[in-house]
Amino acid sequence: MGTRARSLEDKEQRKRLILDAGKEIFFTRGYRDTTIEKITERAGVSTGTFYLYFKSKQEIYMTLYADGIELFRGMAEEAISWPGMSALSRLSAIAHAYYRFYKNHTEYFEILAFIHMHQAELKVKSDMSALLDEKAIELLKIIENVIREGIASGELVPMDTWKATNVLWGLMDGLVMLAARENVMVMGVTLEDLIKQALQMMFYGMDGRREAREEDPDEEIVQ
Amino acid sequence: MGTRARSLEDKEQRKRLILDAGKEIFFTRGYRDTTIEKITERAGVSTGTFYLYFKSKQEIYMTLYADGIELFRGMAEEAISWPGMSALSRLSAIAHAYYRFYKNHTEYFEILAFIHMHQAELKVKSDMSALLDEKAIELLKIIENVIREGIASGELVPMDTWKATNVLWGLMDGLVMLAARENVMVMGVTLEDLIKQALQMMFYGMDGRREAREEDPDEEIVQ
Amino acid sequence: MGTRARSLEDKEQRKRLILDAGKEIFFTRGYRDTTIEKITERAGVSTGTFYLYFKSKQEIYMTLYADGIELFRGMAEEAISWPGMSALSRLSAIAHAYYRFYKNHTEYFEILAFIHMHQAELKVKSDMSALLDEKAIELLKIIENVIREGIASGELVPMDTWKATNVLWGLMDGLVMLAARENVMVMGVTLEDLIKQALQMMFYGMDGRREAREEDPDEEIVQ
Amino acid sequence: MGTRARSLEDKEQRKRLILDAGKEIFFTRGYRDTTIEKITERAGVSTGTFYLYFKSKQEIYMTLYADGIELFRGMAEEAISWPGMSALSRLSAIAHAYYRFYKNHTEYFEILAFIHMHQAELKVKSDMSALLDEKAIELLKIIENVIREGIASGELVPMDTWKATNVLWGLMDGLVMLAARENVMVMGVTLEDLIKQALQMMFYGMDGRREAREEDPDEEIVQ
DNA sequence: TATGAATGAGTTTTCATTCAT
DNA sequence: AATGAATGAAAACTCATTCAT
Repeated sequence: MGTRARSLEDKEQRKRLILDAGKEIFFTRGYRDTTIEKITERAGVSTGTFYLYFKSKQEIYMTLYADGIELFRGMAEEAISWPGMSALSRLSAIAHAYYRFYKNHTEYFEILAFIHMHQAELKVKSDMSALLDEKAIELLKIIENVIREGIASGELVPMDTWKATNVLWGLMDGLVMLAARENVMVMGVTLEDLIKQALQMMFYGMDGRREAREEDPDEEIVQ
Repeated sequence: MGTRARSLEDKEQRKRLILDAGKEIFFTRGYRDTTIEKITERAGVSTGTFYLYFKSKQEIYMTLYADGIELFRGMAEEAISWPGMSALSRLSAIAHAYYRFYKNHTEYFEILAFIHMHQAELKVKSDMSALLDEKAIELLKIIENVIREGIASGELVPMDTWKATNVLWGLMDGLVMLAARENVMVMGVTLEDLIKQALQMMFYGMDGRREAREEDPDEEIVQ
Repeated sequence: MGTRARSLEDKEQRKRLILDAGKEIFFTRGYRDTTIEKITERAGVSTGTFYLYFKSKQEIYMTLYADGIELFRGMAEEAISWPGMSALSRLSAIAHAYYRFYKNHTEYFEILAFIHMHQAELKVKSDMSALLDEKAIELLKIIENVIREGIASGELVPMDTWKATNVLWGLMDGLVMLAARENVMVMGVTLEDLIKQALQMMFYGMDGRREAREEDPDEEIVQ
Repeated sequence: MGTRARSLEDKEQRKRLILDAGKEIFFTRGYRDTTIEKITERAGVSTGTFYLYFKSKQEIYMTLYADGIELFRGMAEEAISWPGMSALSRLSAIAHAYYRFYKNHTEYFEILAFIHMHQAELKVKSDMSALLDEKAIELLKIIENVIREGIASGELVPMDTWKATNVLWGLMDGLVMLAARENVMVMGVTLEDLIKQALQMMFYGMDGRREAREEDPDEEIVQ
């Protein structure tokens, strides 16, 4: 391996180092309270070096956002990749993947959640923003696909797939956010319970075979 | 009316002036980018005067939050106050009130949303947060009441009312937030459509009289 | 008593009220941390009223300083007013009066001590300052008088009376200040002990009758 | 010498620059009236740079205090380092060193004096004050040592050494403070005179060989 | 490439003093 | 005389970003 390739690798590693430090600090202290110095200190590099890899504080945040979406997309895709899954169990799997994402990668979850609210504050440059929107839409497309296939196979009742996608995503997001804000646990209900309940309520309206199954109630659709 | 009453009135008016300025600036520039100077400039008072009415930047923010919740609670209560409304139509009315709140008082909505994200950050120094939490819970209680009454009257299937409340609120919040992020309109779906769809999907699972009605499908439940 | 006289009395009382409040606040919080608002709040008057009686924050401080000196002068004069006291016991009495002043009127003591260090900071107007210096000198003159009389009567050895006065005052002040800064008690020596020791050491050098008394050591000079 | 050493040296120099500026400004304007801006302006650096070297306004003040004590301690130790000095001449030498310190380093003296007055105020937030107290006590220990040795050699009469130390220090401090307040020069007595007089008066009471010397009065004890 | 010292605009908050009522 | 709301200058401190080495 030549020096050039080696040094490219080094660079990548260094960038990763800074990103990881950033993720942690942004998560523990919030955007506002995170300083470049804290990040570089944790990463063990100098402030100057930071600006070698990122144009600004904003940019590292955006990069983490993109990474977060990417990570969740991977989890979602993996969750529905098993052959022979029904549409409803796929949707359920995505919801639970989101829950796991929230539980196991809270730092990324927070970064994702924060960015929604603060596009103005972050003075997001439109090109960056466009990229991010695109990534978010890709994600939604995965859900829409499941619904579309479900309708095609007759498993789901006919509906506007894009609307339904947004409804489902909004529901999931709303619930997880609620949990993240600790309004739920406090009242003695776990997020897992809530998701189960929501899916049950929702799927009832989507299920194209309800009538059939109502005569054979053994079948479980929600995990 | 004597001098004293006059001056109390004046003070109230002045506080209102500052609050209104704050609401606008917080909305257009976000919390962080809002400075006391910008607020007082818009309100036409001096910096010193600001601190005559509010202890800190945080306090005015919290006050606006409380005002926002109060405003929405009024709208929600008004929306379900008509005699003879069914539980489902009441829930629908609340959802639509939330939509109207978002549409007509976006500034307040943004402030509410922001606080969701930063409770931890803002909580630290504040004695207000307990009060605010209480106000938020009061709001949820309104929804829960509707559900409880619906179950009692047999209109809704039996369910855990607090769970269902949180699911509904999470759904509404998730959808409106989605709209706020402007991911939805872009794709050609209005929030109104989405809410309608969500309610339809959801209510299907809650409706205790579905079977009966399925034989007489004329009845409309969603506005 | 007419209305005019009555209202003059009222004014005097009101001024006193503010002065007392000021004394307490200045003492507990220091000059810098004392605000006009805190003073007026404690005095139960409005901020505006304060400026009816004092031109500035500085002026009330100066007034308290003058009052403090006056108070101590009274104590010193009273302490040496007993007929038949020797010069040395008079000096001792003054030293102990200073100790009592420090103990019982610490607020005034602190105000006196502080002003020494901060003439520049207080931007003392020269006329006020002159008045205060005059009052301080009056005080020293009392000590000088005792010494002068002691020398005249042969009780004290001949010496430059003004020098000796300053030495004595410097000694007393130095000791009490030391105690006030808590450098002394901490080390297990009380101020009273210290003063006794200092006087003993000092008077030995001033005593014109030492030799005589050294043959008759029963006589006690220090209280 | 490499870049690193060079830069360390530079940093030291820069810190010195700021300290010197601070010393001057604190001296001419007092603590309160000294602003960071004035210090940095005089030092020719930016505000940010100030905070690179000192955590706060308080910290630079404390640092100057420590430097001042250190400087005086050096002077005091040097003054008594000549072999063959008697205890009384050592004490005299320390007193005169204090006088020289006051004359030649009034800025430091003022800072020391101020801190005496405001220990409480400054102490609150500072971890330095313990260190500073310690330094002050070290200083007093030097005096105590001289006294202790004087007693051991029979030159001084037996006495409580710590009390005597405090008395002497109080005396010196009191006199110099008196001079600093400019109450003395005004009246036509120099501080030098005063110190001489004070020492003469004081040493009379400490001298263990007085009687012997009284028969041979040629010997001079005070410089 | 990497460093980290230097920058300085920008922010919140305080408080002595004024002045209309 | 008395009030107290209003003022606004001033001050300590932060931190993203730059740039000489």
